[in-house]
Amino acid sequence: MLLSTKGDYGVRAMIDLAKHEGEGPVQRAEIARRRQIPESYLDHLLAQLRRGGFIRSTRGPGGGHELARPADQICLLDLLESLEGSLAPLQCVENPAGGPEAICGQDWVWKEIYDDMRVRLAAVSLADLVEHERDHERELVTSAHYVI
Amino acid sequence: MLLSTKGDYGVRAMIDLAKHEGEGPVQRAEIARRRQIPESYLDHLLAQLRRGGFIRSTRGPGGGHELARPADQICLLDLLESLEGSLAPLQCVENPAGGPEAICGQDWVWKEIYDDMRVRLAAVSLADLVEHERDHERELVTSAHYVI
DNA sequence: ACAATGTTGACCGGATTGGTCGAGAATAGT
DNA sequence: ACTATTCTCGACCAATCCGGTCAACATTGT
Ligand code: FES
Ligand code: FES
Repeated sequence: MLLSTKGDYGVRAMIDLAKHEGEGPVQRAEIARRRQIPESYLDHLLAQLRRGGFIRSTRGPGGGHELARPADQICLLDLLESLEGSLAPLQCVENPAGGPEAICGQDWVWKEIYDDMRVRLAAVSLADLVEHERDHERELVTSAHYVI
Repeated sequence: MLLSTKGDYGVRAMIDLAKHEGEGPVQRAEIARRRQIPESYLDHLLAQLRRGGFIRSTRGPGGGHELARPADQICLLDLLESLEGSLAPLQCVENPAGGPEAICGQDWVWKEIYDDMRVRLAAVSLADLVEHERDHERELVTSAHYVI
């Protein structure tokens, strides 16, 4: 399992914020309910996202959280690396692993996979994810409509 | 970190065995020394590889471990999945995650990445890894030879 | 018989995961 | 000034996983 719930929950929360972009701050409780995340755990994720510069938060009545940048300027790669730390499948893919390289010769395979993965993740923005989700919802609705 | 040391060590050990294919059984102690794996830990990995049908082991003096199939018929995917369990980057990429899908819409991205990864891993055999290692060694030797 | 070697399972300390809880700080409304 | 609302921060916790050790035992060659 490359991603922990941190990454998964974090992205869920961001998608939720992106979906309500421009409607003012969204509250922790709302996000937690809609995306099925324990509210007190969500705290930590929001804190991390805030430190990462992805969201802005405002306190007091009517407060909440909102995207710090437009959804199409936030890519999945930045988001996940901020939440999870490095996504490298192995240690040595990032640290060139000083010692003699003859010990374990599989690094090149993983380097290729890793590079490809990062390119793909960098190409997906939060806006794309929202789009996909909306498509999926529409699909569900229409298929339900025409059944029978 | 998608792979733990189990996968890394396990592949190291297999490469070592592949490199000495046809020379009779290779001992635990030798593998451990050459590939820098704690000997008593290596035990567990060899047991797992044996259960997975990748190696045969013989006891007694002159005993040791050897490949159960030719090195070009063992692919990295089988090996790693046997050692590490599923390599899925997220839970829901394998279990279709019964519930309402609107909760977290990033699965399609990871599904793509995962499929691609598995194809790549399936295309690499143990023999390829040995080849790569030999190339690398030759390269080191010649570059050292022509320096200064 | 004995030495070499593999086989198995119990055990262990430390790190990480996935949270909970509570005290406090900022802000809007009255 | 007071209160209700909401975020903020850090302490704490239980469970699991990771990497590894160790001791007891089984098998085989000489
Ligand atoms: S040490 Fe880098 S792949 Fe094994
Ligand atoms: S639950 Fe599947 S990607 Fe989040």
